[in-house]
Amino acid sequence: MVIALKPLSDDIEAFIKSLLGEDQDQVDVQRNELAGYFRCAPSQITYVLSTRFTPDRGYVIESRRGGGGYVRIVRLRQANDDHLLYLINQRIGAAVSAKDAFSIIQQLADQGVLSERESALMQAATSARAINLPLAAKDALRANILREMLLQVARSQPGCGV
Amino acid sequence: MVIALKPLSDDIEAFIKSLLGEDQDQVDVQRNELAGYFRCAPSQITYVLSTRFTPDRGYVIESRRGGGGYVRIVRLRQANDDHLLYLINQRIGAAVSAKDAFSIIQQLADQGVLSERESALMQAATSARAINLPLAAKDALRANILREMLLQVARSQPGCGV
DNA sequence: TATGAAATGACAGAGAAAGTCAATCCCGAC
DNA sequence: GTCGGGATTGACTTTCTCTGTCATTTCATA
Repeated sequence: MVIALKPLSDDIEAFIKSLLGEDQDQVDVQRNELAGYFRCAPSQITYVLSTRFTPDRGYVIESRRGGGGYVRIVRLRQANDDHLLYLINQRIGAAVSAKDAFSIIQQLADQGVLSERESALMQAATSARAINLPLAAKDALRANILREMLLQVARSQPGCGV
Repeated sequence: MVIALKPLSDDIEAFIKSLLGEDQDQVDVQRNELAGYFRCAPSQITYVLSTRFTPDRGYVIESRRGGGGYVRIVRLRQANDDHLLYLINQRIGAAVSAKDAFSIIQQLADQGVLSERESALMQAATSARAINLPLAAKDALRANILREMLLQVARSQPGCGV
């Protein structure tokens, strides 16, 4: 029985993250070069960037075309109360998908705001399995639940007047 | 003399259990591959997993679709998680009120199974404010959410080789 | 300034998995 | 025999990965 092959996307994601070391919050790569390194189509690099390095996960991408072009991956370090308040008041609106909730929670864990167990708990609570309504109201309910949990996180952060 | 044929499901169940050895509390399989091995429809694997590897038998399933997809079977340690499994399978039934959820979570915090922050998060997620449905379905949904979170706790208990 | 090469972007579509669900089959109890 | 429930199947759906193509932007250089 063969173990499932890990998708290339995961390797590429890990590689890029390894380029972003501790101190390094920004890295430039060339899409074609990276594609050559992994022997894949350049558009696969685009795919990885657009699925794994999104703002919800705490990254911003900027790029330049033409000769000397590049793709710059910037990791945002905004693990402060303002960011929590932004999530609570702006980002989570009337509705949030399970996938978006996952990304948002993941980012907070990456930035040390949540422990592993805490983020796993929150992901369990907002998963499609937990919120198994047939309704369209699912995403609205998830927004509520996620917001209440984030409010709790904000309350337990030192020095936050929420 | 006709020997009664043992259903395939039992073989598949036994096979998966054999993959989970002594030390191994977790195994990944590919549904299609397993189905090919047993020459059955892939959905039969799903059937076996959903009837034999349920929380009330001490298992949790997670999976991923698409290329490189898999199904992961996690066995919970009965001995360690006795009380948790009781809560998951007996105490939380089809429905739980906010007040009951509150005291269940409180009790786990008192026992040291949950940290302060973890229990506060869980209470936020199961509060009446978070689950603001007008329906009678509220308590059923809360039961789901609480159960998923407790399953997550069970998975991350020490000694659950995950 | 015009042009072509050197990049990246957007997007559609194919492929590779797992999930859902209703219909049917089959066996044992009665 | 027939009835009920677990077992099995297959058709369809959803999700994720990967590739290819065409469009767009930038730079160098004649």
